[in-house]
Amino acid sequence: MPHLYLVDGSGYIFRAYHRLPPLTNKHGEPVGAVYGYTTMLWKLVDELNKADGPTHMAVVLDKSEHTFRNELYDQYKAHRPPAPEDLVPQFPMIRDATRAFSLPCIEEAGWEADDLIASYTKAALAQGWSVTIVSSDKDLMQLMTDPSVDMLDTMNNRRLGPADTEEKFGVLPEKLGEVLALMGDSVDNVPGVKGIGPKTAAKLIQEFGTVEAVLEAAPSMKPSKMRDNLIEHAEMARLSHKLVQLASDVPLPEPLEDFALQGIPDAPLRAFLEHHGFRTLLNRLSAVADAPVETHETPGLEEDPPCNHDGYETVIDEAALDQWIEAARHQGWVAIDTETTGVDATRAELVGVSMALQPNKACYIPLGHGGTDMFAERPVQIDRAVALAKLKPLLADPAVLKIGHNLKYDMIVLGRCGLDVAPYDDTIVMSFDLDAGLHGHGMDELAATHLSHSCIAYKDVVGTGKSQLGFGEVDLKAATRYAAEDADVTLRLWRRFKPRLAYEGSTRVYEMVDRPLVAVIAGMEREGIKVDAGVLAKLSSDFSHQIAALEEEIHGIAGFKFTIGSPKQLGDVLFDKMGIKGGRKGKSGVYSTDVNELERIAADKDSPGREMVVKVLDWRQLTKLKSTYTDALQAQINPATGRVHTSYSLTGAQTGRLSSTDPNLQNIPIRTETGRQIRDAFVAEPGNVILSADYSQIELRLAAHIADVPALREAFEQGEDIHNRTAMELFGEVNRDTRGRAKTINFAILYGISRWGLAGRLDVTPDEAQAMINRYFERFPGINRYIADTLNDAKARGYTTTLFGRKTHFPRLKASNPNERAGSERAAINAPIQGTSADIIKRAMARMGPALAEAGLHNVKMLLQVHDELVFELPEGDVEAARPIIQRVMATAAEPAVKLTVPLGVEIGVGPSWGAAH
DNA sequence: CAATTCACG
DNA sequence: GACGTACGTGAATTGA
Repeated sequence: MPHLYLVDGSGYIFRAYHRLPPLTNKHGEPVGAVYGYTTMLWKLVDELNKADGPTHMAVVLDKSEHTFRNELYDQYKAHRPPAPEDLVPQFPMIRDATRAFSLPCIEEAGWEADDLIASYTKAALAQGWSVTIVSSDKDLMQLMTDPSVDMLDTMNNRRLGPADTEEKFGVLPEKLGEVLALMGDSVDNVPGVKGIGPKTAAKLIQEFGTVEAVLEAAPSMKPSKMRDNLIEHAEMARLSHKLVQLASDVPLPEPLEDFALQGIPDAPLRAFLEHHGFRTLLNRLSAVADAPVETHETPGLEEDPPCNHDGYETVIDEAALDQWIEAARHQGWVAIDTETTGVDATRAELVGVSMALQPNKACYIPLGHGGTDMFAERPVQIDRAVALAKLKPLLADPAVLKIGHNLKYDMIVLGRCGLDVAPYDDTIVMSFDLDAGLHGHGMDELAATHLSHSCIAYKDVVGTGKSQLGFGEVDLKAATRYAAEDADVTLRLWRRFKPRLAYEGSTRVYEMVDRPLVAVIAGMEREGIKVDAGVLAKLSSDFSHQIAALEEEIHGIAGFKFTIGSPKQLGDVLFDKMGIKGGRKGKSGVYSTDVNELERIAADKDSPGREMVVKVLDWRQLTKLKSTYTDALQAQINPATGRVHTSYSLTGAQTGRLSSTDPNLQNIPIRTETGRQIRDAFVAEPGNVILSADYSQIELRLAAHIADVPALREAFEQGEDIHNRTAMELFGEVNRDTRGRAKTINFAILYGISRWGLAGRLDVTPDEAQAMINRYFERFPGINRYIADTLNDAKARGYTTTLFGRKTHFPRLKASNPNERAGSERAAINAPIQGTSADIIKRAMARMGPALAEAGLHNVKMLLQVHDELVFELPEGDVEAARPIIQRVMATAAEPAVKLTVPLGVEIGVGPSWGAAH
């Protein structure tokens, strides 16, 4: 029976455009999307040779913007920005590409490609054909109601069936339209029902069957926000239902029979590929002459073969390991990955190592499978100590580059086994330096984005829940497929990123700031910081008593018990039961009870709630300190080291800052006396002390330099108090009030000011706030110029840069939603300053170890980084020698790459604990 | 899992 | 004229 392939061309054009770099051909025409689209068609050619491959094929495109859906709903697809200007000229080229493959191209005014696909599918089924829809569009999944229809997602090399619909949306294709109608679609601006997303929509449809039935049942549901939304937005749901429905009776522009595949003639395809200089594809077309073709393609874009999981080798004898090691030495680079028993690198045990040398040339070396129980059945593997001894010189070989994805983790695990890793590249950091702000940097996401490959899911290897296995319990075949794939994918990513770094101007920040930091951070995490559990336990117990007493008093005032920790219940008590005025409800209908609100009540001498609110504020502080710090930190102490080992993310903050998790040691309390006591639990070993060094006002100093503000620069040069100086400039006199206001305004400037935001903070009217902003701009010329230039640049290029060339992308700067856009604008104003500060302290960190070592100070350990502060532990006797070195390294960290016009101030404190060092 | 709150720079 | 109103984070809790 004939098999019809219908290609959703329009869907692919956009996806290809967004995932490929902006390539141009030798004629200077943008061709990124065309290239992606062409390779997609190429992949389909492989299908021709399959037993149940296509006998008929056509590409379907959108023709016009206006369809019957716009008649139904004038907002349909209304939020779509116009196509990017370098994509527009590619639309006609995509038709050329289709013709080059001698494929029919179907488009019809007034109909979307989806409708044409639905109609052709119906017609083909009526004749008993089978149909494959080449797309990953969720709307088209509705068509898989017939067993003769399936989908092929060439971007991810996946075949999709009804089961995928069920997995993704909780219902079979028959009911998909109902679910889509309820959840809506922000991309097409299908409204759906407010507050209902895929999960809720699936649940409702599973229960009631149809949108209509759900809407009918709504009034009898138990009261909830969802019920209200269903009733309120019933019409929108009905409308959405019509919008997502595919029209399957469109008159067919060409008869099905005309789609019969005739083979693909060589000549037109060759001409097309030559015109654009798609050399890789041209080479594949014929093994004959490959005349050099000039292109501006990013180098390294050649398509890799798909991952062949069954081709990976499990290395279980020494001779094989020797061969891999020798091959890596000979080649000069190798991608590596470690498998372990857990996610915490400072506790997990090594289970195996994988290596990749070329795409599909990868292996897995099991080292700890079957556990350590000597009586248990263990699969055959190389003796762990022997294998590590063989790997050690390779990992330390200065002539062999080790490539990892989040190599910091592997460095810690391997370091605990006595193995150093150098030199190295890290693809997670490369991705961050190239694409911060555009997407995440996890391997699975990058593989999908850059390699059109979906990685084996870790969960599929080890299972989930109670039956989840440790990686060491996974059988070697499955372990090899998973582990070697990770190394393979890492290698493939590296081959793409390495040339991009240079091509896109990010080599500097990668080499001078981020890459050297990986090993430094690994060392800090492994070191950890000593925490005195006794101090924390004492605080926990003190807090418990105070919390219990406050609880009783608060319930006493209310006259009944309630959950103080529930903002909902607290709001009801304060604003409804006690009748306090001025409660503000947020969009979820709950009164806000945050600290601003409670302090407002506390400040009102006539409010009946003052007494309670003051106690609630105390209660809040104490419960926060207890649960987040004094209790949690005790549990985080590693029993093996007696220390707490945080994990820093190098890619967590868009601006280039680090972030800290498990536990977060960058938000240990300091602002209140009660909270500050927690810092006393961070202590030095006997004979040692804690030294804390922090940059003073680094962001304001950088703003003075970057925006070139003479008055601010002078103030810093003279060592003046910067907030006093600002107060003088703005208000003509310095007192506590004006200094406080000046400080607020200084920070507001760094964050991208709005008159309303400033008005709220200073408790003045927006007009008064605007007057202060105007005066600030007047007194500090340069600031408004900086803001305008930064925004112009960011809008034109899509990203901001720091003094060290770090890019942060802001795709939402072009959002049609004004709030979203304004938020991105403020972030873009802040990013160069916050990011430069991050660059500088990172450089200081990378230089700190060598500088101290040069002075013979080998026992000074850098333990923590808190954005503008570094915390060290060192022998008491080394303090006087270390102090000037730390001071100098931090103060000169920008040099020589960047010469600042303001000095960087560094303040140092020393004491037996972190608390005492401040 | 979302919303709220709050700890830090 | 409405919207929400300072940038960047991570963690705990409640409640659906």
